[in-house]
Amino acid sequence: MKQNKKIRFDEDEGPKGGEGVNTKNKEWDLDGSHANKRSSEMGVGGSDPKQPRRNGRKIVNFDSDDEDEDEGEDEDQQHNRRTDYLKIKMKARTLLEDRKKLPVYKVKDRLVPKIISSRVSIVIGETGSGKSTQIPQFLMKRCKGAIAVTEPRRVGAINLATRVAEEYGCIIGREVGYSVRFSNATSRKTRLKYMTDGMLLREMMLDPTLSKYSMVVVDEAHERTILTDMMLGLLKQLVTDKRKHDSEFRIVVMSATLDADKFSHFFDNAPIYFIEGRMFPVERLYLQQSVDDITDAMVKAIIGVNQGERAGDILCFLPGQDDIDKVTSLLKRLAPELPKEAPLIIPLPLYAALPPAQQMKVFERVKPSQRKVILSTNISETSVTVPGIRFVIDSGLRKVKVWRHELGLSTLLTVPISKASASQRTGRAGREAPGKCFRLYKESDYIKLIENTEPEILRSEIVSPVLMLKRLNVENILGWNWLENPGREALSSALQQLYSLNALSDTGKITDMGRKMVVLPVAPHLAAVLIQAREYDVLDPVIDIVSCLSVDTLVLTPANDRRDEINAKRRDACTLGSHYGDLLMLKELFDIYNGLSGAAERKSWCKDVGVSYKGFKNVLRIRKQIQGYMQHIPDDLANSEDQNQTLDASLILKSFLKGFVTNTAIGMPDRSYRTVTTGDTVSVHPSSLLFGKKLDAIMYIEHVYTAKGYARNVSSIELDWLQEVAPHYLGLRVNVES
DNA sequence: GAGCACTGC
Repeated sequence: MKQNKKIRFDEDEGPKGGEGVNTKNKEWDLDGSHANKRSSEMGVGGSDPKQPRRNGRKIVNFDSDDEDEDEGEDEDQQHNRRTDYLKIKMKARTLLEDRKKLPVYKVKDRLVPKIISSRVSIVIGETGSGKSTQIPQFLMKRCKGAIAVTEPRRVGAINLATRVAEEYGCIIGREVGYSVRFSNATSRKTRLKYMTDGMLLREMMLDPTLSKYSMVVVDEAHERTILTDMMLGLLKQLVTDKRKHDSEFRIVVMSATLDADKFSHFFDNAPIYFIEGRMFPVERLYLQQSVDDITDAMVKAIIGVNQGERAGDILCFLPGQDDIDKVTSLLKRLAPELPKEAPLIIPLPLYAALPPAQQMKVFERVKPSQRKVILSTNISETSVTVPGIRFVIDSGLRKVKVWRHELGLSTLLTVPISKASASQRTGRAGREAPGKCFRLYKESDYIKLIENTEPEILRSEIVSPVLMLKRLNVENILGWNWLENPGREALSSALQQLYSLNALSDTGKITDMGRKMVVLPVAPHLAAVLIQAREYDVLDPVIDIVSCLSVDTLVLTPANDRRDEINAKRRDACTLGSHYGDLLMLKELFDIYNGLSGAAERKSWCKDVGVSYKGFKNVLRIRKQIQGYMQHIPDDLANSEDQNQTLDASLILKSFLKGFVTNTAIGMPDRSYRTVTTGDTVSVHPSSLLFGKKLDAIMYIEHVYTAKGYARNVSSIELDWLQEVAPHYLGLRVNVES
């Protein structure tokens, strides 16, 4: 067995920082009198934070895939192409000077041979080290085949590929390209491909040995998304596998934090390489007393920092939209009344549910007499980087969706963050100059925080991951080489669900049905619905509905004063929906949207019935993709060509019942419902068209627990259908070991 | 009579 050697590449110069480096812990209080002295010096490399990043290194933070863009053809295209080529090459040459300044560039000649020489390497690169852009390029020159670099997010993959193509000196999609859902910029020439980890997993479902690639670089592994965890497990399997074992296949795991030992241990003590980052020191300050009202504490802290600290914007972390809206409106009210010596506070909310135009406001400049205060959820921890931040105020809280296997429902909880997350939030203040992080909790509370955020796979439903493993013929799911084993309960629940969806046989092997399901870009339950719908000859309307269900913010919650009006409008527009429920409503809404001619007309209609215009645009994209995939899935029955033209509500709902038999409940005399599986009480969510109706039985797509157990996306069903659609499902258990 | 953090195919 190899030695677990950790090699550190140090830089001689440059600012240092990060948690525990050059920093001292201090206490502060909410009333403004900081325990520390005020510092007046501008930090190392104190560039104007309002200036855009150097040499066009503009950080595009939001995905703006606009379909309306159209590029016209030019007449003297050839001439243009030649000048473009020269421009690209010149750009690359100027960028090279910047690249040479990156910490990773300086250790290139020592690092690259080491990576090449071992089958698996772990690279720890701190923020600003340049690992994600540089290491893949270095490796490109040293290895023959194609390299896949996986990212957890679409925007990340696209931005990195765009940047690297510039540095390399090619048009995006030639030697350097990317592949994400709905957007592919690769060609036969592509040797370096940035992609989402979901994309690589998809490729693995079609080509389990990844024969196209001679190297896979897993970036941001420390984020521990379900898909990254799955990929690491599969890559380990691949590298132990004979075919790849003898070849030149290489794996690089890149991570930002120091939890590299886990990855190293997982890959049989793979060597770890450490590359220093380019972070400025950030001072951390704690409260002496804990607070009980987090929004009140946040407002006080913001006002205190605004009055006591030098120029620079403030980034505040709060758990959710609710708190953010509260603090924002309070600050808007208070700001004009505050002392005029201090900058004027410009509060800006930032969370995923916010319309993109409002999100973009955090990037707009403000006057020198003003100070941006960004009130954000966890979105600023990883997905959005706002420039100009010098101060962070951290509530120490976040919201997390937790799946309860035993109950088959999810809950949304507000919980304390981990130390790793606290450090990540703190680092947001030290990207451009030294900064400060004010923590709205005591140091003794910090010490009690868990080291790392619990990996997502431990708190999620894992039906889809288990189906992937079955597709790759993993026999013993419980004993598979999980980076984190989700546990017997979660696994057996997943196996049981797959069995009842006919994705697994009673010996636990994947069925033809399962093979069809695994390639569809929807949850296994919805995949089962699609396949059933084709047998019932109602595929088209079901694809429309499934596409609608795949967009999470399609049907909006109306403001209180428009509630009744909007509900009435929806009811009027959806005759079938009013009778059969929300799935048919989605179909009817979709048809109306699709029937409208122009964008303006569609937009105003969306506003009228309280649905998202952008959401419906996404529905159309997903619908097109599903239609394409369904054409490639063999149809055993080979149905007659003529499709049902009328909307057969009962056949549509029976198709859905195929995937959601376990999500059914029987009506009780008191208008409540008892679930068929556990007998627990479940209520129809007030957003449903069927809210308040008395029905024999219901089927729902989602079961959430907030104030109480709610069924969402509810349909009215007949009890006979249960027997007809799934006569065998009740009371069956699958052995986990099988 | 509700309110949802974030991401992916």
